[in-house]
This record gives sequence, structure tokens and C-alpha cells, in this order.
Amino acid sequence: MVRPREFDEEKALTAAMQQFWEKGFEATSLTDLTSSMGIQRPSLYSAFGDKKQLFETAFRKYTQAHAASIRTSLQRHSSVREAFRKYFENLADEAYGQAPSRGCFCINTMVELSPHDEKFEILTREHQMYLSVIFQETIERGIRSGELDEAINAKQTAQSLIIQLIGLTVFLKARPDRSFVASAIETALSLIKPAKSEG
Amino acid sequence: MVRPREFDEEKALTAAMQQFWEKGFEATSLTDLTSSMGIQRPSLYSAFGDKKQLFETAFRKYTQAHAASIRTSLQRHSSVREAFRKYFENLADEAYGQAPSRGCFCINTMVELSPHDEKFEILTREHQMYLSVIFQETIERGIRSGELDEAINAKQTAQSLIIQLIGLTVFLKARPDRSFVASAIETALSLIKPAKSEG
DNA sequence: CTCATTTCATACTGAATGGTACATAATATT
DNA sequence: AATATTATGTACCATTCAGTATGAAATGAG
Repeated sequence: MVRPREFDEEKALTAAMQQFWEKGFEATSLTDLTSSMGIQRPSLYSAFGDKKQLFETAFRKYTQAHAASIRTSLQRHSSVREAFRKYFENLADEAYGQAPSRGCFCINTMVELSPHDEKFEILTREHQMYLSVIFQETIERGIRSGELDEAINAKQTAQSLIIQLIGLTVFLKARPDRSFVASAIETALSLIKPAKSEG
Repeated sequence: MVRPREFDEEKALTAAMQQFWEKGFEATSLTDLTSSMGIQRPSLYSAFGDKKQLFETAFRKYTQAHAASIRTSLQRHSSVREAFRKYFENLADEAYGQAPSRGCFCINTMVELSPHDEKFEILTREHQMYLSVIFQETIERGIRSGELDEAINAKQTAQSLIIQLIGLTVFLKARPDRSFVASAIETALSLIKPAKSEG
């Protein structure tokens, strides 16, 4: 009964997400968006609403994918310590590639929008809380399996690791010495003490 | 020989710093600047150069004051643990006031500009490295005084604390539960172990 | 084929952006 | 007091911004 849409909404949304992720909300213009999405302005507005609405949709797409990615990454290793180590080290490795470090879309948004926009204050907080639960469950798995020290407070440690993940992600944008990053990662991992091996 | 300047350059620069600190580079307009600085556009350009140059001058003013403030704050207590505790707790307290949390100008800049502007990548990195040295010296003072465990690696611990300071500062913008913040602070302080009391 | 409906491309809107030309006002030196 | 020099206020510039009006193109239903 109608003319069908000529573009793939999901691909267009992904392109918008990449733009906002790389440049933030303010610095991304509608021209940036339409050219990277490969659509015209009226199509953007009819499909996604205005710039802020598109940003929110892109943000939600990111947080879902991000949480799923972290969960998968942490489940890839039977050793919880190894899982966290690989996750943090991979984060650092990516940041030292040639391209400037985009960091984390959610963290970028926390800095740019949360102080002035209550909706994003809530959305960013909730995402970090969600990640904190994933970390906590992972630590609890390590305790149950006997890998980690039973004395570890899983919740508290997870929350501290979230703080350190945020700090590391942000500082990596300034490309600090790798030794700085390495020692911060070592210290973070020291909080996930292995169980005392018999004796 | 000339007409003297009618405004106080230092006060105008402070006003500019506050604006950039609160809203970032992109979101601060020249109109925001001139009205808060109480001067006209041509005065701004002749005294401070263009927007980016003014931003850099304001940034440098901030980092100097910030480093001095941290140094003073950490020296206020003879106990190093107490000094760090007060510093972190004060940070959290400020963030929960009514006004939206501006966070740290340097951290905001790291997120907004460092990935796309090498000059600020360097300036922000150097400031954090400088703070790291202040932390390290403070920890070393605690070790020398006998307050802290000699086994502490002062440099590594300082670097980790910087990461945690960044993480905490950023997450506070999303106003997490105070319990979350409190436990992150406890974990951070646990890295500065007191010396074993005899026996 | 005809018509209703929706998407698309072009071109535009008013407002805001960073930056500046210019004339006037104020000072210090002579 | 006359002059050279700098600061100020106004008014402007071209450009870019987010958002939209409009008409043509494409589809499915009858």
C-alpha cells in the first residue's frame, strides 16, 4: 500500500552510532550523520526523530551490544583472573592502535551529557550498574569454582573494578605510557586474589 | 602612551575557565564567554586570541590550580591514609550537591578533545602524570614515617590511585548510589596498607 | 490504469556560530 | 593642547547549524 523504505534502518543506525561514538553529541552534525548513514535529512527525521532521539536510540543500541560483548568476553575463559586480565589488556591494546581512541560511548556520554541531561544521567548510570553486576557474577563464579579467595567481597570488588575500568578507558585517550597502564591493570587484578593453594 | 585595559584579565580568564569547565569546548559559545567574562568580543580576541587559544590558557590555569590544590589537600593531614580518604570523600560529597557535577576540567578535556587534538592529548596526559607523582611522593612520605607498609610499591600504587580518581570523578557525573562510591573508596584505600603493628 | 500513501531529493528556513571591520573613546607622551 | 596608540562598542560578515516545506517518484490496492 505504500512505497517501501530504500535503506536498511539497522545499518543506518549503526552508522549513526559510530559517528556519535567518535565525535560525541554536539560535535556530530546532521551532515555528518546523513552522509555516513547514506540517507537524506527527511528520511532521518521520519525514521529516527530529531538528533537527540537518534542519539538515544544509538546509545541504547550501543549499551546492549556492549554489555553482551563484555559478558561473552568474560565467559571465554574458565579462569576468572585470566578473563579479567585479557579483557583489560585487550582494552589497552585497542587504544594504542593508529586510530584515535574512541573509548566507550557510554563513558563519553556520561562526561558530555549526564551533568546537563537527567535522562542520560540515568541511562549511563544504569548501564554501569548493569556491567557491575556482570563483574560481580563473574567474581562469584570464580569463588564457587575454587579459583578465587573466598574472603573476596564480590560486590565491592566488582564496583571497584568498574571504577577502574572507567578510569582506564578515559586515561587511555591521552595515550599514557604502557607501563603506567600495565601497573594499573596489575593492581586491579591484585584485588581478585586466588585461593590460597593448600599449605 | 595608550588607553589602559578596563577589565581585569585574571578575573576574565577565571570566568572563561568556569564556562569551559562546566560546558566543555564545543558547547561553550563566544556569547557565553563574553557575557560571563563581562567583556566584548574584540576585547576577548585582542587579549586572549581565538576560542581555542583562550581554552588552552584557561586549561593551563586550571591544571596549575588543581595540582596545587591536591598537593595542599594531601599535606593537610599527617596521616597519609587519612589524607587520601578525606580527599576522595570530599570529592564524592561535592558531587552530590545540588549543582550538576562539573567533574574535573582536565578529565572532561581528555574525553572531549584529546582523541582529536594532539596538543591536548599531551597536556592532559602530562597533568595526570604530574598528579601521579604527587600521589607517589605522598605514599613515600607515609612509608618513611612508618605509617604505611614498607612493601607498598609507591609508584605503582600511585598510578592505580590516579586511575581510580579518574574513574570515580567520571562516574560521579551519573550520580551513582553513595554505597557504590563508598565501597570503591574503601577498596582504593585498601591498597595503602598500614604498617603491621608490632606482633 | 487510477488513486491513495509513503519515501525520497532538493532546496530552503531562521537562528546561531566564530570571527572581524570600523568608528569612537580614552589614555600617555610630547 | 595635539597626537599617536590602544581599547571598546556596535554592527556586521560568511558559514554552519538543526529542522522543514514541497513536489516528484515509487509502491500496493482497487
